[in-house]
Amino acid sequence: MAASVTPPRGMRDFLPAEKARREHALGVIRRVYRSHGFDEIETPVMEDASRLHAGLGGDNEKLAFAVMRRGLTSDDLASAAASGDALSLADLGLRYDLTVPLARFYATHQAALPPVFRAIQIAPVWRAERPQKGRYRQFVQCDIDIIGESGALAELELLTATVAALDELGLAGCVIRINDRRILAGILASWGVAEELRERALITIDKLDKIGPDGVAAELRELGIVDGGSDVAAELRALAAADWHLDDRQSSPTGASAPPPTWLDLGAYRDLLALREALPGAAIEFDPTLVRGMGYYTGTIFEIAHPDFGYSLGGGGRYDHMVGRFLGREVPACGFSIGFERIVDLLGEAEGERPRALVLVHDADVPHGALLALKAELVASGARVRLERRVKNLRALLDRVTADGFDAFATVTAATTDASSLAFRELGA
RNA sequence: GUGGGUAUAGCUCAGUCGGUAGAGCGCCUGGUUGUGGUCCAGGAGGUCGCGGGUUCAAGCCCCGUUACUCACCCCA
Repeated sequence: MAASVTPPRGMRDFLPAEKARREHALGVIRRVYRSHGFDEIETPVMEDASRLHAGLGGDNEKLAFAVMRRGLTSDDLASAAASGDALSLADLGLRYDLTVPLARFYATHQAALPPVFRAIQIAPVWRAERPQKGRYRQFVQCDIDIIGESGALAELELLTATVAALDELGLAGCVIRINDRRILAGILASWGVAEELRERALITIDKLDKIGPDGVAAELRELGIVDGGSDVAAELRALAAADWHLDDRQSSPTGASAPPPTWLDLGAYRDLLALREALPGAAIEFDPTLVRGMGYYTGTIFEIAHPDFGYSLGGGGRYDHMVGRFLGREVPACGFSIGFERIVDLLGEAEGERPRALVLVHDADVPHGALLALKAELVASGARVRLERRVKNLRALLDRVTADGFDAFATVTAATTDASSLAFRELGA
């Protein structure tokens, strides 16, 4: 088979049945988000390369597809080769997330937007990664963001809407892991980690569930982030075992007499407790070791976990300084993203109301005009209608249209005069 | 960026010890059936991913390469 007919690596075609499933799920998400008061916007798939590489995308910046400037000369290529700076040949790039474009969008259109802007973005993003299960180089994210609200109401609305969307999709077993960057900062401060090493330290802490407390402690020592004397591994074990009871002393018998740990930022933790209390129906789990890669998060961070998957199904958090990078004025912001590709496979078949779908199996000698008149009559009555020329082996044809979701078929011969004379037989069953 | 697996017809896959390429399904044709989902016969369709090498002879063995895929890193 010719390799040239496959889609680009990590990018996919969707056959009709899969496309229908996807559109159904997207419709559910869009409807739920809208009902929670968010407004959908759209931004271009490309942004200026300088904006994509402004240091806001973390490691994702390295994965950005760059778009070469038009009209490059051989001198341009030679000088780029000489300087070793291939990126100088690019002036645009494909977005690797929807948050950076949203911040740019808000800065551009702020005058036309309400003081508190609730945005929906459902769109593909691109990352030049090595594809594998659950990881593609083009994938759809479903983002909701609230810009201009510094209080916890933003987090509450985002969590409520996201939980409602997952619920409406029929997705069972999802857990929202939650933490706050301030808690992480408190932990690092208690270890005496220097300010400039904290981002690097967080990357290592993020590996906790993979390499364990001893592995993380060893890596932190190797990197010179903590000194050999402190017992970081023991603290990490305590962190990993931490749960809501940490400050829930009134209701927790085990913690009733214990003082809160010294590393815990009590202010941030009480905010998280308040979030949980406000959302009694949701499975929300406190995890002080939850990090998330993006460096732009400033406060609450969250992630959607599912027991069947080693990777997260979505995530988000508060990023109060990003909009300011584009606008020159601080505007608080918070967002939550559902990783569409990672949930769509968990969903069952699309249900819901749809028109009755009919197939007209016609002989080859039926005049086109007569066929189209029959079809038009049925379409006008509200049905979905497909014409299929009769083939030798009807079974294959009927199996196929049944799989495509058609409900019934009738045969049409040259003698068929009008739709009322058609004898429909039910498919499937 | 690192490691493993895979690559043969439109699809799913066989192919033994190295001896010129196979099945099922689908597709086309003829017949059969006849208000139709049956059956029979025939046919088309392959650069065995690509390039080298070994050999009298390579789908099969060796080297390289590309693609797909799984895992790692990181991520949604």
